[in-house]
Amino acid sequence: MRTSSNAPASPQPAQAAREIITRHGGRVTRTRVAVVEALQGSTQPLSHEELGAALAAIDIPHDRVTLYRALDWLVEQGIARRIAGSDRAWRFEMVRPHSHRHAHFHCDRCGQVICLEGLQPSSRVNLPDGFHLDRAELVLHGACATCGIQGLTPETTDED
Amino acid sequence: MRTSSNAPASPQPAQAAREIITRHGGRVTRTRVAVVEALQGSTQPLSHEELGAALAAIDIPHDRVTLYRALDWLVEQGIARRIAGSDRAWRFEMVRPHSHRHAHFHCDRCGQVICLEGLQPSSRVNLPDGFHLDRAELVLHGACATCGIQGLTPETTDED
DNA sequence: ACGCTAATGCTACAATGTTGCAATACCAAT
DNA sequence: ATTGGTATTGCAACATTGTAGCATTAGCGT
Repeated sequence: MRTSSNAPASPQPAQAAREIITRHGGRVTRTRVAVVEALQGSTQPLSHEELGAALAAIDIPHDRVTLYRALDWLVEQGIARRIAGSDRAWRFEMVRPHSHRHAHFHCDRCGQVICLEGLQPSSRVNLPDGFHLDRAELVLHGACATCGIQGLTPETTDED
Repeated sequence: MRTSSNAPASPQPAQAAREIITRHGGRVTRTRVAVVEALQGSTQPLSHEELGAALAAIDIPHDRVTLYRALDWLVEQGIARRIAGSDRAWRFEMVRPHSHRHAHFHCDRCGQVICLEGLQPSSRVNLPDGFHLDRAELVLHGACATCGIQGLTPETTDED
């Protein structure tokens, strides 16, 4: 609801999205193209709600289920990545080569998730036996600049 | 549903829980005592479902709402901490002095969350202007020993 | 242009979490 | 120990997020 990258009427950039979809053996549909474009146009993970708004903005009649399934497919194909927000809503981001490992900032006020490129979790960890590690993610909790209020989370009393 | 620390019939240990609750100016109720005990008795974050099972096991008639509110209060008081699981269910753990910063392993199969003491996220991060950091959490994604299957998440193709 | 089938778009449903309010039980004062 | 005020509970109803089934639509190869 803050992303202003809703490709207004640009049929050309859509090619990149179409190609990605085709390369993965999927059918190029309005929904998928629009979702990929929205994801590509945003530097931050987007929720279903935000994606839905993006689709509505470019006049694509869709319902929640279709969006869910388009996203599911993208995740399945390794095109997008799903991350859990501070609220219990999924957010999605493109899997970009240079962003394999980066941190996410979760605003505990508005629930927004923000990518922090350049931050890498320390990857040297030893898991218990039988555990398989897929990826590590550094999650920072706090308040984003917009919410900016402090002292609302009494459960964290250490400031180190 | 896997925690076997359901204080069967031990009225004594309950004292510790009662004291914690009293110290925070709350009324000592069956539900709160049982929840605190369950949380204290577990080394891993527990979901509402698991907590509910624990309460049922010691014959405390409760409903979901009561449990939710007891948990809310504990989090408000800084007694417990709420963390978002890989599924969209909250998990809770006691806020222990020596566990302020530790990693969480999320099994993407069963959704279970496991604490990994001894692991600390690198805390030196520089956030954008206006951002306020409450706490950092290192989240590891993968499969736990029980699920143990690999290759189910095509979105992660790097194994470094 | 045609046909096969993936993908959509309904509707209905499941799981998780929240709100309002009357009844209950905790705790303190008598 | 009884009583009373009020924090908590417990119920019912609702909100949000995500899923399942299935008939219809639309991609894409022929």
